[in-house]
Parts: sequence; structure tokens; C-alpha cells
Amino acid sequence: MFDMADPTETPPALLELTTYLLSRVGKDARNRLAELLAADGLRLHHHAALAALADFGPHTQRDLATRLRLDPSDLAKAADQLAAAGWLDRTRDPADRRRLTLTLTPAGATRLAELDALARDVQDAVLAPLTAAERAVLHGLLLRVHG
Amino acid sequence: MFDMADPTETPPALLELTTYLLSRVGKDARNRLAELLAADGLRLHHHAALAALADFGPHTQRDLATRLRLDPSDLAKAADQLAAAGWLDRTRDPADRRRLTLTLTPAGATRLAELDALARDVQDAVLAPLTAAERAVLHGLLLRVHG
DNA sequence: TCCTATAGTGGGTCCAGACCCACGATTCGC
DNA sequence: GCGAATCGTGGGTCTGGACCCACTATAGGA
Repeated sequence: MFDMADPTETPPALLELTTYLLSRVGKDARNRLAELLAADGLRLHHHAALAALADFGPHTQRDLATRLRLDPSDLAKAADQLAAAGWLDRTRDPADRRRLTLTLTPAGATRLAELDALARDVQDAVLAPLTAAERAVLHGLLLRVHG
Repeated sequence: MFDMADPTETPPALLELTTYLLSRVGKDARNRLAELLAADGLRLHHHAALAALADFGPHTQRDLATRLRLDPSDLAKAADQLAAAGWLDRTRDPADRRRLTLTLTPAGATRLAELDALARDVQDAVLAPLTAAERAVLHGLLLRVHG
């Protein structure tokens, strides 16, 4: 019926779907980075949390959970680990003693830089088939789609 | 420090990562389609299985599992449901009675067309911000990355 | 002051995806 | 023909993600 030479070939009907490619490539990138982070006992949302604190400054746990679209309970657990590792400070807000303010520590900033480098490595590997110009185009399009 | 106007804004450091956008957009597309399929009790690999049978003709269960990068055991379960619904025939290969040959039924082809339409709808929604020309560019780049 | 609402947290549930092992049936190499 | 390999399959496990509830501590309004 077709050229069955390669028995692992993906159905053309799927390859025609941009969303199929999107989810396949995206999942691959995600998995690669997740695996690298797992070696250090970290997950992707740990990286996101550190990045958010670096980019926007200190957050209440509630606020950070909202920003990262995480359940407050789950974020509490993540913050636990990050604080235990010394990447962030968790201080009780004196104005409202229910609140905990999360602040990136210098050590956390250093760690974040390492994680960013890791993410760049994965990105270079995933986008290897593209030229720099093509990567820029891809990035621009994805930004529009994401927005 | 920044414009904190929108407390749900994603950290710029992450938006700069193409792989971050890729996995976020991809997961979104995946979830949307998965949700639609779930209404009919189907999963994404059901769609993939039907598409593979349509594009490449009948397969042994083993071969189909290999092509879809699924565990043979998991594919057996999926084939069960598809056969029960009448979308495919499962016949014992007379030449090797261990093998089961999966063949798309006419009803299955019809169903597949419906699923494809569903996938196109999701794609239109996800890629709404892009023009047709831009979508073509995006598709081409993703094909290169995927290959 | 008392009542209600909110922040954080511990301890769960539920689901999908990926995997894996053991087994019966069958085939194939020798 | 017999032992080794292979196909399908039932019945698991393990992981991550998303979610949810109950509870304590605290704050704030009437």
C-alpha cells in the first residue's frame, strides 16, 4: 500500500497535524530537561519557581502559586525543598503573620543560572536541525501562539 | 522591580526558552484534543492507531506497537476497545496462528475521519493567532525539528 | 468580641503514561 | 520432536501532574 520500508515511520496523517508535531516535540523537550533535573532531585516547576522569583522579586506563596498555575498545596511542598536546599528564604510576613514571603537567595540565583544553562543545552539539542535565523522565526511564532 | 500589574504573567526567562513555549503549547494542544476524545471514551493513541492502519494498511499487533512506540501489552488493550467498537477487525493470521492482524473496518475509516476533523478543530483554535502562511512556516520548521 | 475569610500545609485521591513480568499458545531451528 | 524464541495478554507497578479537603494560625469586619 505504501512504502513499508521503515516500520517505525509515523502516519503521514499525523505528521500533517501541526498540533501533533507540537505536542510530540514539546513533550520530547520537556522529558529531556525533566530527566536532567531529576538527577538533582528537581522538577520543572522548581526551575519555574526560581525563575519567577528572579524575574519578579519576592512573592507570597499564594501569589507564586497563582503565577505558576500550581495548587497552593503543591507549591508549599516545592518551596519546602527549595528552602531546605538553601535556594530561597521563607520568612513570615510581619504585617500579616499568615503569609510566607519567598525570596531568592544568592545561592538560589547561582543555582538558577545553572538550571538555565541546562535548559539551553537541551534547547540546542532539540533545535539542532534549525539555523539560528530559523530558530528565531520559530520562537516568534510560538510566542504569538502562546499569547 | 518589574511591572507587577499582571500577577499571572509568566517569567520572561522562561518565555525566552523556545523549548518552554514548545512544551507549553504542545501540552495545551494535546490536552484539548484528549479532552474531546475522552468524551467518547477514547485516548490519543486510539486515534494514532486508526491513522496508522489507514495510512499503512493492516498491521500485526506487534508491528503496530513498534510503529506507535507503545508497549505491546498496552496496544493489546487499546486494540481490544477499538475492535469491540467495530472500528477494526482482529483476525488470526493463518500462516502464523500466534499473530493477530489488525485491519481498519469501513466504520473505522468513517470514525477516523471524524477524529481527524476534531483534531483540525483543535488545531484551528490553537493556531488562531497565526495566518495561513505563518502556520505553513511553523509546520515546516516543526517537521524539520521532529525529523 | 465573635464571626467569617484567608494563608499555609499535611495528607490524601485520581488519572495517564510508561513500563514490566509471567503465562499460554504457537512456531522455528536443530 | 524438543528446546528456544516469539505473539498476544492479563495483571500488575511506578511516576508525575493535578486536584482536593481538613485543619491550624492569623487577620479583619461588624
